[in-house]
Amino acid sequence: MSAPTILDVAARAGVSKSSVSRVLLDSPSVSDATRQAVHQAIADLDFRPNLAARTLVSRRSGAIGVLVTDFHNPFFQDVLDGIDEITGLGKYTPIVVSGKRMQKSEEGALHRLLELQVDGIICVTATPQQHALQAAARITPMVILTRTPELPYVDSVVNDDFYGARLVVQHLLELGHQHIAMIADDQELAGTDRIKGYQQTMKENGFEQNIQITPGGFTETGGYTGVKRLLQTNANLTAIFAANDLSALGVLNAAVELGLDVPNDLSVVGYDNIFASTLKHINLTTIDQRAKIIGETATKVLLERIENPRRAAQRIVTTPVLITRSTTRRPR
Amino acid sequence: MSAPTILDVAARAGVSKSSVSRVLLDSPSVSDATRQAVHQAIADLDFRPNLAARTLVSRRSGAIGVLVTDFHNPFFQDVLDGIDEITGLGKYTPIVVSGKRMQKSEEGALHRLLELQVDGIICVTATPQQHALQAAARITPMVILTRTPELPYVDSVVNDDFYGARLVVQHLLELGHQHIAMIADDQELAGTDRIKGYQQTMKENGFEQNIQITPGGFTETGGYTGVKRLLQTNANLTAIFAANDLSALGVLNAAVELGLDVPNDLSVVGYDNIFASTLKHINLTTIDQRAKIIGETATKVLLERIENPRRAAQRIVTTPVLITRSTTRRPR
DNA sequence: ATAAATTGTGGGAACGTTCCCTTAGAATAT
DNA sequence: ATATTCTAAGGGAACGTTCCCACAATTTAT
Repeated sequence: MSAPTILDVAARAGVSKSSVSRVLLDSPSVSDATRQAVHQAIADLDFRPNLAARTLVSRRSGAIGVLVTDFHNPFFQDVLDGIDEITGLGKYTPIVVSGKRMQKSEEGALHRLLELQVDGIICVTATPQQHALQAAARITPMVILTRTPELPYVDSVVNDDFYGARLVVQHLLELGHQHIAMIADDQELAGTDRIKGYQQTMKENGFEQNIQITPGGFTETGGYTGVKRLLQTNANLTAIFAANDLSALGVLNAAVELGLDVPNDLSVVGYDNIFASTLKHINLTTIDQRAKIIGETATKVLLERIENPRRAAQRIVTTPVLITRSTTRRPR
Repeated sequence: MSAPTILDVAARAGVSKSSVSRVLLDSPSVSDATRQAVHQAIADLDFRPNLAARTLVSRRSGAIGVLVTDFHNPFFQDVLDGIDEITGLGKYTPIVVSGKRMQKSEEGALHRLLELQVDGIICVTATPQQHALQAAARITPMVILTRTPELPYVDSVVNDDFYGARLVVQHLLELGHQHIAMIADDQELAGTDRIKGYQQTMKENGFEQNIQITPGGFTETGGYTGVKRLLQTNANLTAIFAANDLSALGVLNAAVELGLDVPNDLSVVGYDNIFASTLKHINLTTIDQRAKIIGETATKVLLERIENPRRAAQRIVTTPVLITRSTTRRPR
């Protein structure tokens, strides 16, 4: 009645449980005859090894844990495609748990992954406390995405936001724009790499005095109010760099209301390349962080760390790309 | 050096391992004194029970597995919100694995969940073979979303697509539309509940001869070509019911190209209420399946089946709602 | 006062694997 | 022909829990 065990397989194949175990683990020191007999018995009995028992003694589960803040985040979804890409070839399976957007349950989820004895953790999230991460990293290899915690033996993979912003500004400058304003996060009007990239590139091209940053949040409403505020004070403005796509969509809304034609009266660029931006009647010029590549890179780094847990922490920077669509054009 | 075990805790608390185990399992037959001593020792040693050992002997992991086809599907994301909502209160943790849109890896993922000894499975997916599902259901309680496999002891939760389509048609009829066409999936021009609901409601209101269904797929392009085809053959058309939001977005594109004003020249309704439909300058009238409620329901049903595995299979139908936005208006 | 039930505790087996150690027999070297 | 190495295989301990059973100490019933 209950599930067959390695002993049942051994009995049926006429060998010892040790031999069955060796076949299961692909050990080289087993004769073809036994190997075949064991495979046959496994098939006959529909045997599947008990992972709990296996994990208990071998101290590895073959699973890598992925901790995400929120399944709705498209960035995470692409990251997971990348993780799948790499793990698909090998012996590890990604299992995903959600932090439900709350720090406490995020730490609970992290705890859960440790309990499951995952062989490594990829953390696609911002909020757990530093010490919770550190405690986890002492137990299991870990790599963190989108930020660099500066913890010993913890690798990180981050997007080059500075370069991404530079791509945006360069694109607009090449089209002939000079009056380029940025809508940034409410919290951060300076200091983030995305903002630094904008400022630096403007400065290098001699438009330091045209630098103009307004808060707008990472929301549709934020972009909407942000651009209205900008246009009130600066009639020369020909291009807007919104801190993310959602905000850029708000800018597009405002433009319609104000009777401005995008891209002829106003060029708009976003950041993230979310699904809505790809729709034909939005068709937003934006930056793609290539989250899939981030996921692939993170997985590779994690697998390396599983092999060699004591090597120095790595920080890998990935390169975003500009996606030129129809919301940017040279100014009139 | 290595992680503390129940024996270390027992030694430190001055009790037997059995008592520690009882405390861990919240057994009533343990004195307050021992309970406190054990809790203290656990805290001192930062002990966390080994799930593999626990699972091995108790045959339950405290995890419920969620199998999804694809993380990009927004329906799944809402379902997972619902699952989180219910499991958050109790002793189970959802862990998610992806089928990567391929039947073979989907069965692999299912297999993986069985290996992990999850206490139950929620299947948000369409493709695994019937026999793979059945085999899994013999081992672990299972509930299937969005379709009804008619397997013994397998519960299902499905949306009432017939009623959803009825809501759409009724809404359009109430606005005064009579010439309402539908863009359906390429594969299915009849037979699905969504189509039946459209046909039935048209018939009941005396517009049987106005029923018109065209293939268009569940894609943006499908909606685009579908509506162009419809308008060529039928100049009276005042309303389009697209089989999903993506397709409806294609309809909106085509309308712009054809110089039609939505909603004054043409009303458009979608199905699914995806994120893009909520954006201000799309603002699509659509049906919300309330996937979160589906997730909640599925979880409740699964927990009940874990309690009582032999009860008859249930089929639960959830009720969608109409979201009225600005792509529908009475015809001129 | 004695018998019976109850309560809290400890010891040991079991769960299903992996891994180490031993050994029989074959192959190779002396 | 004998000694040595190699190969394939088996036996048993270990992993860290839970759970069953036994038992002592206490409480309750007779």
